[in-house]
Parts: sequence; C-alpha cells; structure tokens
Amino acid sequence: MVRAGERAYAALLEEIQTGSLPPGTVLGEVEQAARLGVSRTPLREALRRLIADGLVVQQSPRVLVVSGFDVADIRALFEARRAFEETAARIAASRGDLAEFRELAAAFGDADPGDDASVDAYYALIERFDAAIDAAVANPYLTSALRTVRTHLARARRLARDNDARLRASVSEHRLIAAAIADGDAELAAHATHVHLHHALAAILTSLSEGTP
Amino acid sequence: MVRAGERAYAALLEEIQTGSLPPGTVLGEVEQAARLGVSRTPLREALRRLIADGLVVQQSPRVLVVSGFDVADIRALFEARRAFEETAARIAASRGDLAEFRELAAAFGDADPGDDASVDAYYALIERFDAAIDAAVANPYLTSALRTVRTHLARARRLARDNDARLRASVSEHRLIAAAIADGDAELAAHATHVHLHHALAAILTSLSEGTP
DNA sequence: AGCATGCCTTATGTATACAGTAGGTCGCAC
DNA sequence: GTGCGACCTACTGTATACATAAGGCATGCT
Repeated sequence: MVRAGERAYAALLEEIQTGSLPPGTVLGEVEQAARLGVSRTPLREALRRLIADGLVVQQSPRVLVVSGFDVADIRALFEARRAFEETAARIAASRGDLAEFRELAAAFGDADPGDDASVDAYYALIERFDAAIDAAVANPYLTSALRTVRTHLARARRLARDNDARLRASVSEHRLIAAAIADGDAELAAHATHVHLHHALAAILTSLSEGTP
Repeated sequence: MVRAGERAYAALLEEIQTGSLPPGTVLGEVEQAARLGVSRTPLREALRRLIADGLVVQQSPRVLVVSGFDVADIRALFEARRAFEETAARIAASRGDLAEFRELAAAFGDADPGDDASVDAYYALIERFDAAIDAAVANPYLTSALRTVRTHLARARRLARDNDARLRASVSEHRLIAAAIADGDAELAAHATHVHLHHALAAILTSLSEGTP
C-alpha cells in the first residue's frame, strides 16, 4: 500500500503538468480530497509539496490556486536552466562516468525520432541522460535545483508540442553534449548545453506564437 | 495569531541552523509536537518543509533525522553557490537597480566590522545585498535556489565562526561586487563573486581544520 | 547457547471532529 | 438606490482519535 499523500501528490502533479488542472484553478481541500479519494490530511501534505515546487501558490490567505505559467515564466525558466545545466555539464565532464556518457552519445546517435513510436524512446533517453548528469554532479543542492526546473519544464513541453524536426535537432544536440562530457571537454559541454537551450527556447517560443497569433 | 505550523517551522529551522539540534537528531512527531507546544498536524507540515529544504532527511521509512553537514557538504554548497550567485551577479549587472547597488557599494565602504557592535550591521548589510540581488534577478527559479543555499549557508557559518580579518575582507569583496553591478560590468561582477566565494570557502575550511586538528 | 519466530509496544499514516476566521450576502438606514 | 454593517456560511487551521506497520524483546526450539 503506497501512502495516500504520495498518490495525491502524484495525481495533482500529473494534472498540473498536463494542463488538466489549468493555471488559476482553485484547489479547495475538501473538494480535491473527495475527488482523489483521500482524506484532507494527506491532501494537505500534497498541496504543501506542490507549493514548495512552485506549482501551486497562495492567491489569498486561504485560497490556493494552480500557479500561472506564461511566456515570461518560460524565459525565466530557461535563464535558470542555463545557469544550472551549463554548470552540471561542466561538472559532469570533469568527474562524470565517462563510459556512461559515451554510451549515451552512441544511443543519441542511433535514436531516430522520425518514427512516431520512438518519441517515447527519445524521452526515455533524455531521462537516462538527466539521471547520468545527476549521478555525475553528485551535489544535492545542484541536483535539487535541476529537479525543480525539470518539473516546470514538463509544463512548458505541454504548452508547446515539439515537432519532428525539432526533436531530431534536439537529439543531435544531446549527442554533442554527451560526447563532450565523455571526452572530458567541460567547455564544449557547457557551450553545447547553452546552444541546446537556446534552440529549445526558440522552438518553444515559436510554437507558442504560432499557436496564438 | 500566527499559524502554529509557521511557528514550529521557524523554531526547528532556527535550532537546526544554530546546531541546537545537531545532525543525526531523531525528530519524533509526538516528542517535538509536545516540546514546541503544537499538535502533530502543524508539526508534520513543518517537518515536510524542512525535508524540502534538505535540513531533515528520512533515515528509514519512519524515522526523520536532522541532516548531516560535513566538509563535503560545504564544498558542494559552495559549488552550487558559484553557479547560482555568479549568474545572479551577472543578471543584476544587466538589469538591476543600479542606484541601489551604488548605495550598497558605499555602505560596504563605510562598514567597519572591526567594531564588535557592527558585526550585526554587517550581516544586516549582507541581507540587504541579498534582497537587492533577488529583486534584480526577478526570477523565481533562481531566487528559490538562492534561498535554499542561504538556508544551508547559515549552518556553515555556525560551524566556522568568521574572524575579524575575514569579515573585513568580505566587506571589501562585497563592495567590489556591488560596485561592479552598479557599473553594469557583468563580467567583473561574476568574477568578483567567484573570488569572494573562493575566499569565503577557504576561510571556512581553514577555520574547520583549526577547530579539529 | 544461539537463532528464529511471534507478540507487543510505539511510532507514523490517516481520518475526522472541533474551532476560528474570512468572505459573502442580506438587510437596513441614509 | 446605494453604501455600510452585521450575521451567517463554509472554508481552512488545529487537535485528536483510530488504523496500521515496523521494530524490539522475549520465549521457545534447534
């Protein structure tokens, strides 16, 4: 039996990330507790965690709402990602598991997100890459910051669906980053990360501007 | 009437930061709730927040302890600080309130931590500097990361008390950083921050090695 | 004598009852 | 008719009762 608080957190996190609970949605304790089939106590715990994550904010002293997420937030998110991920890439190149990143570089080389079915494989690869980065940095302060931005990045992905061309380019960019880390080239790893984030942000902003002309 | 959960969090935070609750201390819910004069419900909220802060960890499925904080953690903390604060300094130089940082540079110039009484004034100045940085970056993701490292930095300060010479040097370093930001010199601000963090870490490590020979 | 197993204690996890406050609405007065 | 005020409702904040599981100790078996 998993804990009820965990289930409530996972459910709300998923719903906020996918947009099922849009920004501004009021999260009443009794209402959400009834909906998720848990008591108020574990639900409160879930809400507190979501507040700590920045996905829920206190609109007024006693009303919690799903936090907003607009273009300005996306820009801020990527500004933070630059700081966190460039540093992480640099550190990984200095003291990461070179064999793992060599394998990742090869896997990114094989990946072909042109196939619809392999998009999932692509995201699985990204997840493995992120895990390798976390293991390499071995720094709870940095890892925690990375975890937070990834949580919010999921919302950005939802807002702006990647197209095939962008996914293919992203794979290529990740291959370069992984290869640079495997070669112990910290500068290249950091700058390749910067370039990747630039393209990723540009793609998202373009997708958004096309979606709402 | 402030909320009980807030009081419990503030009390435990203070006690952990000052070392009154040393690392490894088991935090039983009923025990702490009774000690702090609150019920288990708000106490649990406080513990969850401390876990999110990284000041409390789950040792086993059902026992919470005050997290450890050793030399390795301090090194990791400063590694993260480099990433976060250099970026923050760079951003502040680009779009901060130049007048405020000009004032701060002047205030750091006047500060004289040689006086015992003015040590508090020094820390108040640091607090104002941090607030100015937060306002300048205006990025919740980065600000949140900065808040976390400051929370842990308080523990490091407790472990290694600064001496007068170090405080004087720190004031001078902050004056340079503030002046660089006021001049809009992002590169100097970032590098001066790097230098400051290097000296601060070195002073802490020296103090620790002297304390435990 | 040592180890394993089962029970018991005590903790956390959960649910619910109780209290207080904030916000809304209705009514009255100007 | 509009504005102010009081009451009322319904929510959060808090406390406590109940369920459940984990860990320790004791006892019995090998």
